[in-house]
Amino acid sequence: MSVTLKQLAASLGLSPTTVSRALNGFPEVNAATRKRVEQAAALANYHPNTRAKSLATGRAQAIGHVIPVSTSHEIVNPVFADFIAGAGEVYARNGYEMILRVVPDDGEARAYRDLMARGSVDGVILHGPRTDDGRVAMLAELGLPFLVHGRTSGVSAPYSWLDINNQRSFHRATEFLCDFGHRRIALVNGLEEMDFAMRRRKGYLGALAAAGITPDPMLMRQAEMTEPYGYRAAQEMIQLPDPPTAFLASSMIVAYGILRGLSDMGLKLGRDISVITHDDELSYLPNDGDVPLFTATRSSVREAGRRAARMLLRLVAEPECGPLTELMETSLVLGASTGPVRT
Amino acid sequence: MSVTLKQLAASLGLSPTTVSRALNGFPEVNAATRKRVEQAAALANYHPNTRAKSLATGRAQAIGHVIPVSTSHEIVNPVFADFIAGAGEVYARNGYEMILRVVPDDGEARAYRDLMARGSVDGVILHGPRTDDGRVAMLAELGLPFLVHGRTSGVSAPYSWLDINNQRSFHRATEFLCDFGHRRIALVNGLEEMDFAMRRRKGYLGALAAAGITPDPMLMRQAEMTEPYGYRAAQEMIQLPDPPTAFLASSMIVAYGILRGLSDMGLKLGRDISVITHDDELSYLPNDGDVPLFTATRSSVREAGRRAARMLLRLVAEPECGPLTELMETSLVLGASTGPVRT
DNA sequence: TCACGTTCCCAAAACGCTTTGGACGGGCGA
DNA sequence: TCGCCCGTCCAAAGCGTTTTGGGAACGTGA
Repeated sequence: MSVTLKQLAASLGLSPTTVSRALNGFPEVNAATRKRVEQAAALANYHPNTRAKSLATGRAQAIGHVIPVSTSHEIVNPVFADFIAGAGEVYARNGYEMILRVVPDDGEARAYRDLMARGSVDGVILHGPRTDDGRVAMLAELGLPFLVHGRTSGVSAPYSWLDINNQRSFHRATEFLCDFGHRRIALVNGLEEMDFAMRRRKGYLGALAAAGITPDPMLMRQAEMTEPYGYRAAQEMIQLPDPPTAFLASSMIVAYGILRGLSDMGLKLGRDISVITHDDELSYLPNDGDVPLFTATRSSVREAGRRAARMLLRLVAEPECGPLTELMETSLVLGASTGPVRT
Repeated sequence: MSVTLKQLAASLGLSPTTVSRALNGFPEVNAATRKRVEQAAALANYHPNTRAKSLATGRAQAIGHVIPVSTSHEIVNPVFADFIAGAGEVYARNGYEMILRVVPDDGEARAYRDLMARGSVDGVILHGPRTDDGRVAMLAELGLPFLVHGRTSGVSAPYSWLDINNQRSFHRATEFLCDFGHRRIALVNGLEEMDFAMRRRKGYLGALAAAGITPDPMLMRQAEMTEPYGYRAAQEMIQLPDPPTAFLASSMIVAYGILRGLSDMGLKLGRDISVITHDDELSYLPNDGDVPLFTATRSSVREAGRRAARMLLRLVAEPECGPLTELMETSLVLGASTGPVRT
């Protein structure tokens, strides 16, 4: 095992009290003594035992993330890894541990209760909120500080969240396509139980309405966001009697599927047909360069992770700072995948 | 706060000792008493405080994962999320917590030492081993149980690992292409500092040698596995004086890039040109259906996560069960992306 | 009746830290 | 010189568990 506070104190001829205070920056310890303690600690590679420390202080110094993995659709959200990377960075810098719990999605409530009762975490981040998500009320009732990545409509009580402006994004993207003369615009969305997908559809519908276009149910799809889903959506829609001239995709993965579907039909993006996607800036799917492949509404999910973590740490430190909210705007980047409608 | 053992004991008119023993299944407690205690515990939603428990037992009941995030190439391995999902499942089922630590890649050694010194974990899983990875020796010296996901050549001392048979996989894939008459086969590999990439190249070279083909450096690339990397590799190689007739890709993402590069040149996979990729069975990039899009060497990284977790838990429970190793074979699935060489 | 096991329970120590409530001198002003 | 405060340190009591080392009550066999 490693060296303990008591051992360190003994080796210095000091009491544990003094050593503790010296290392934690309390004023009532002689500067010379402090220096001596700090050097000895560094030399002995002393690190206070996390569990003992948090038992004594009552703070867990850890943040929990619960990831539900449904047994039906076994999708692990690809966005998750980058979000975690961002958040983890901030936790580490602030001396917090990140604990992940993978649970079957019917055991999520139990997972939160358990984390709370065992005192394993000081707060949690809620992932993938649905349109009317009961988890928010449950967490509020539990009294565990939490922050939602996204939002959930239909919950009236205020809560803390960080979200991107999904509605505005897709409104703007749709508008952009309309300005190019497109009137047959397809929406290839994520599952609409998810709050973000619902908001995106609202943005899309709003822009259509503003342009005097009647939405066509044949041009709207929702499903788990995989590559083949995008492929099939593109192939099938393009064969409609009155096919779309533009596509709005909910993620890069789906957009790649759409691209493949369209080029299999001999269509070239930007010339024959337009595609706009949302781009989370996943590191292995960079959409940059002089002219990005896709025109996209862009927002770094990594940065979202960082901000979410900072907000939650603040909530933990000062619980009475009230619900914190942040709405991140996306940018519309011009790529090679859009152009005027082909007549 | 939640209810403590002492409170529970008091409310039952028992001593903490007895309650503890009752709940932990010790024999020296009356069956009736045990029943009473269990009911009271369930009613009060009692869960033992993790930190107190592990302080008393000396076991952290947690496994650590350290993910290095380099500041230069900020790639979060997409494979990571699915591996974690698999491992997390097993941890949860066994009452272990998963703790993640995101560190700048020059701080990785420090992170392990820190986790060890603070006693935060009972073991760690080492991700993304390089060809000659010093971390293995460091962990061995630390005395913290660990398991490597992958292997590292050039480390002589035995250690525990779980890997897929990369060399055999790529040997077989190359062979498969040779059997179709291909002699100009390109390898679009991951960074060869990574051990898996090095092994794949060995498999590829071995098969070429067996077929009497001299490897061409112009047909071998290595880089971070992004979609644009695959795209560029395909486009540039296809314009060589003596272009490849087949591609071997190190991941689905890269394969999609290659596909896009080739179809931009008007080439059709399986007919004009062949592509084989390694498929980790990431949930959002399913390569299935009646005829999968890509011919692939396939192995579920999610399952790898589950197995790795089980192995590590075993190592933690019985440290003297010696280094554990497991080599998973991949399967070669036939897709639509390969065919005889076009003459 | 007595010695001796069982059965069932408990008091107290321990895990490694923080924090409370002093203790002990030395310097200062009066 | 005395009294007081301040700077510096420490002993001991927690935090919520587990675990060690009994101990009382109740048979049981001789």
